[in-house]
Amino acid sequence: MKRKGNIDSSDRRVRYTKMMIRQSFLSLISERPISKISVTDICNQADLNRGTFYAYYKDPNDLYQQIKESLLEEIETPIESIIDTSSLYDLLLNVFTSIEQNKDLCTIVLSNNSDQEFISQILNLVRNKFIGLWHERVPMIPLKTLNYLFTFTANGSMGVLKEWLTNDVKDDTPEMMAALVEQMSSNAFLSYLTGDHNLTK
Amino acid sequence: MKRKGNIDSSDRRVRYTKMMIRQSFLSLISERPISKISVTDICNQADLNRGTFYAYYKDPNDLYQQIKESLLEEIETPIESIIDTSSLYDLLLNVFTSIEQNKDLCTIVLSNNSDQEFISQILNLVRNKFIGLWHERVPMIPLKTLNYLFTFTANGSMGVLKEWLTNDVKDDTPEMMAALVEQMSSNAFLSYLTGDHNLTK
DNA sequence: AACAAAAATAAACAGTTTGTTCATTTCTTT
DNA sequence: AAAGAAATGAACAAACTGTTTATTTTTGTT
Repeated sequence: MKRKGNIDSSDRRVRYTKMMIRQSFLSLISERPISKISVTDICNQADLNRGTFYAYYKDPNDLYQQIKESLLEEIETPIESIIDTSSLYDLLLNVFTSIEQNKDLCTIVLSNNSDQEFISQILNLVRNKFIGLWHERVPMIPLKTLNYLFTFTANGSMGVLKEWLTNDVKDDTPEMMAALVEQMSSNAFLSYLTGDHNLTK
Repeated sequence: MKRKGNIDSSDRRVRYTKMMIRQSFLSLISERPISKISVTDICNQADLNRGTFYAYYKDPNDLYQQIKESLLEEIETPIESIIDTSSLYDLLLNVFTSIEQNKDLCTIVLSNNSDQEFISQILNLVRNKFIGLWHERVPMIPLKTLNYLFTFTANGSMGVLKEWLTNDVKDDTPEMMAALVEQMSSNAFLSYLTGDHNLTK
């Protein structure tokens, strides 16, 4: 179905259609893997003509990519501003609290079967910012080492976060988790703050 | 196609068929995601009748699960014996070296789109072993904290490993990578070795 | 070497899903 | 109120699915 009109979806119908498609898809993704979700499924649930789907998306995976993209854009600015104005602990506390408040959605997005690529994209949102900050404070550490340090602490933190989300949350408060992760991350840096540890000698 | 015979595949034909199916699947998985691999594809590439596939596997994903399972069984024993007899550095060096030697396969298995569930299974192979060792050395740290420490360092190490694999490997030798990861992991523990850090106060 | 058993094959089957097209209807903006 | 854009319903060939048959080939074992 060829679309001739403008792209900016100023039309109320377009917004409604896209909203219904996304809503239907998100409801389906919570009960089965993406590979088992057909265009037919999405359109049945959304009560839309199948041709309409193809007017906007190539296939369910294309839809999924676009949903992730808009999610990334949505969280980029707030996260960056937190980094600029707060401590690592405050950032972590903010993240753990937000996730606890949106546990249902986050469990799906960060679940065991979620794609690592998306998580990498989230981490890369803040990678350069962190490395820049660290480089100012400890310019003697090579950038390559800082990069691996970021990867290590970021992936470690994300792992703890997912485990916390999977297990029963109520025992460990966001405050305790933020403190723990902050401690482990800071420690990972520790020896680099004094000695001369070059990755490539 | 119903199979009436024995399960142990002492038959030469069964071994050949399964080998061809796995080989064909692994070749296809290196060029597209599993969701785009049909039973027809696998059987064309393996030059087998489609009905034969259904005699052994439910669908391509079932095949994938079985491949992962046998891979896990294969690496479990050697990894455990290394932990028992060597230092963390030696274990890491062993892993980085093995991965460098099987770069093609490992890039696929550990790629960005690989499922995190499989990686978690690998890490859980050694989780209890590590926590046991640590608990002997520093019994004052609560088991729950040790568990989060393992999750943090294991996921951090895995992240570094994947990044190393993705980037151009030749600059950083397995020795340098093992030393770096060993250092960061040890540091994460550091403060816990003296102070009284309880996750749940 | 011969035999019975098991495995693989080819061919066919109905049932889905996929993309795409078209004429028609409904809705939105101005 | 009219023009234009979007959504619909219906139809289409193509591909994949899972399963079943009858038939052929290969195997392990006497």
